[in-house]
Amino acid sequence: MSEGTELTELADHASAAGQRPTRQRRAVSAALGELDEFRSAQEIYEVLRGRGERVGLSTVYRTLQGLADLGEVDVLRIDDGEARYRRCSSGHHHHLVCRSCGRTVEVAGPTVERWAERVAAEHNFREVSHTLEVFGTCAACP
Amino acid sequence: MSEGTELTELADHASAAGQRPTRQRRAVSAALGELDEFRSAQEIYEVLRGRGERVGLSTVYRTLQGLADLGEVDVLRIDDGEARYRRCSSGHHHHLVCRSCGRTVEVAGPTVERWAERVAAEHNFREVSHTLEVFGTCAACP
DNA sequence: ATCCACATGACAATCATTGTCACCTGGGAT
DNA sequence: ATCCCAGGTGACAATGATTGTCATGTGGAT
Ligand SMILES: [Mn+2]
Ligand SMILES: [Mn+2]
Ligand SMILES: [Zn+2]
Ligand SMILES: [Zn+2]
Repeated sequence: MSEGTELTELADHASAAGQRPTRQRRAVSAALGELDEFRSAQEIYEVLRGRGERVGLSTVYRTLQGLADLGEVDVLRIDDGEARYRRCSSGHHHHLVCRSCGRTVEVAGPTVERWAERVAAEHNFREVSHTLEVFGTCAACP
Repeated sequence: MSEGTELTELADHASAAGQRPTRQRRAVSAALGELDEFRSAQEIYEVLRGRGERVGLSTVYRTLQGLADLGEVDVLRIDDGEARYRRCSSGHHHHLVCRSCGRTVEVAGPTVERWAERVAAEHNFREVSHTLEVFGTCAACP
């Protein structure tokens, strides 16, 4: 949940907005489409390798970061500093993540949005943004 | 903003709870007491060096992690994955951090606490925890 | 003073992420 | 279809925070 989402160039094709639809980018994007949990660049790289796709690790990193800049994927850093990516819906939202299996639910919180704005205003902070993630053990996990 | 806070051994001395009050730990703790912003282990190490204190980098890392486990300091990971530490008040709270100068204000949000619990319950998640940080530009910054 | 579990620090090792750079390729222009 | 080149790629090196090692030091209880 950061800001970003620059609109430097108009997107003609619905899917790949802003980047050339190369074989590698399609592959990364496809992998993201099949995964429902937050995955690290390395993990996505492995998934592609195992699938026989021929993609370099550098490209996976660059593609994910590009998609993140475009707002196509969300980035999340858990306890360790490793960045994890996930294709999400476009609007502003937060996540309810299962600590055990990674299952992720997108949640909206108008209440929280207002709270953040208010508390920031009370202390005279401008250009406010925030990060909010909820963790827990999902019903399917022991 | 995580869980933790194990109580393996009783603390006799109010200040250093759980760890031997060595010269090095005192130094790290003192540095934290003077800083008001979140600082990385490396930065605290530099502060101590510049002050002439003789402390190893490994020790700074271990001490900070120990203090974090004891709940004496809060850990925050900004955009890059670098861990930053700050001595905070004991109760559960969140932070309003100036993106520019690092000035930090502790804020409480009963509203948010309830919201997090409710949204987690609605999706049948147990053992809920959450992270929430608000960023902005403080009044003193351009 | 003795003792030893815990603590320290110089140094090496990990490992995610970023930088390089020679080579490749998508796609608009001709 | 052919050219052309800005943008893309990937094998590999480099970076840098964090962690692991292990021989040596020390707090504090007896
Ligand atoms: Mn929000
Ligand atoms: Mn809270
Ligand atoms: Zn689960
Ligand atoms: Zn400021």
